[in-house]
Amino acid sequence: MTTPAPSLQRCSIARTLDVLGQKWSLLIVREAMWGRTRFAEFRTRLGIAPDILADRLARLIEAGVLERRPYRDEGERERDEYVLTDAGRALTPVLAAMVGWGDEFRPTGFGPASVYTSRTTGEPVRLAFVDASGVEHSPADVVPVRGPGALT
Amino acid sequence: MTTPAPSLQRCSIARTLDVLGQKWSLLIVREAMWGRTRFAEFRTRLGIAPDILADRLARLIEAGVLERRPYRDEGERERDEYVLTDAGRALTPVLAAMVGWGDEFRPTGFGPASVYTSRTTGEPVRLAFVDASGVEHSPADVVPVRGPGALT
DNA sequence: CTTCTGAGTTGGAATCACCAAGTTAGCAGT
DNA sequence: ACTGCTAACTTGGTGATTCCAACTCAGAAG
Repeated sequence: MTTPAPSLQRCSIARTLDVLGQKWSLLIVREAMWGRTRFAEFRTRLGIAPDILADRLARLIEAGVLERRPYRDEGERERDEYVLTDAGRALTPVLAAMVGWGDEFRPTGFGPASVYTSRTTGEPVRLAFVDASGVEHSPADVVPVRGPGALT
Repeated sequence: MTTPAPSLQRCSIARTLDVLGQKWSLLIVREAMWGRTRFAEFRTRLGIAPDILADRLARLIEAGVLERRPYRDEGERERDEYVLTDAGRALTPVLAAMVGWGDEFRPTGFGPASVYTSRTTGEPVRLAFVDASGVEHSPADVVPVRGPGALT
């Protein structure tokens, strides 16, 4: 997005897409959520071209979603792996929302491939809209309104 | 994605990205959530090239996110507008999650440009993970686990 | 029957993604 | 010291996408 339209200047979605909107970026984050950390793991699991993978990893690092961390396997030289930062882990709701939509509206017939659960209780959890009193609202009842940073 | 890797075959995120992963698609949906319906509205607000807009609208219609609906302004001929289907409106959590992440990790300094609220109460709402008993869990406590449709 | 407008389509340049092949850095065996 | 090995990239060429400007089309107005 070279010369953004006014409505994109302060759009949180556009700013998020600057980081995650390119092909493969979100899938790399998904793999990282599953604990993959290494170039070759991303490469073979996603079937992504190595030049693109190198570019996306660099961009995600620059955006603060991943960080490079050295590791050393025994009998091997030191290499780098890629692990999620706090900002990267904070993308869990984005991925969970996409999984939820895909499971509901583009089902495979085999059931969901992944389910989000509490690490502490092990129970499955789902995304919901709640208001300040903790009352849940159906997504159909939720609409966006202009906030303080809105322009037009 | 021509020949998807095994891990992408049943991935809900990949299937969602098939629909929404191209440039502009999610921003078009965002505009539609704000009630824009017409070609020229999308075009001028987003600054998108008309050929790309035509292509994205067609894909979103094919995917069942938008539907074409005829309308007629007085003194004008009949034209088509584009409105969200139920599946399209069900993307609200995806957009809200992206807005939430962008506001937190890529802030503008002007405050959020949009806030999600309940249509019935007008109160602001936020996305949260809740378990079956309605107990809320922090996103940092939530991890994906393999579901019934998982392959590897 | 000419003009105007919304909604696109078309042509050509620039950017991006893909694939195969090659490169680099260090470790291990000889 | 040198040859081979492996993970992690680069590079070069090709095809697909995106972009922009200009053009077309259909119907209403004058």
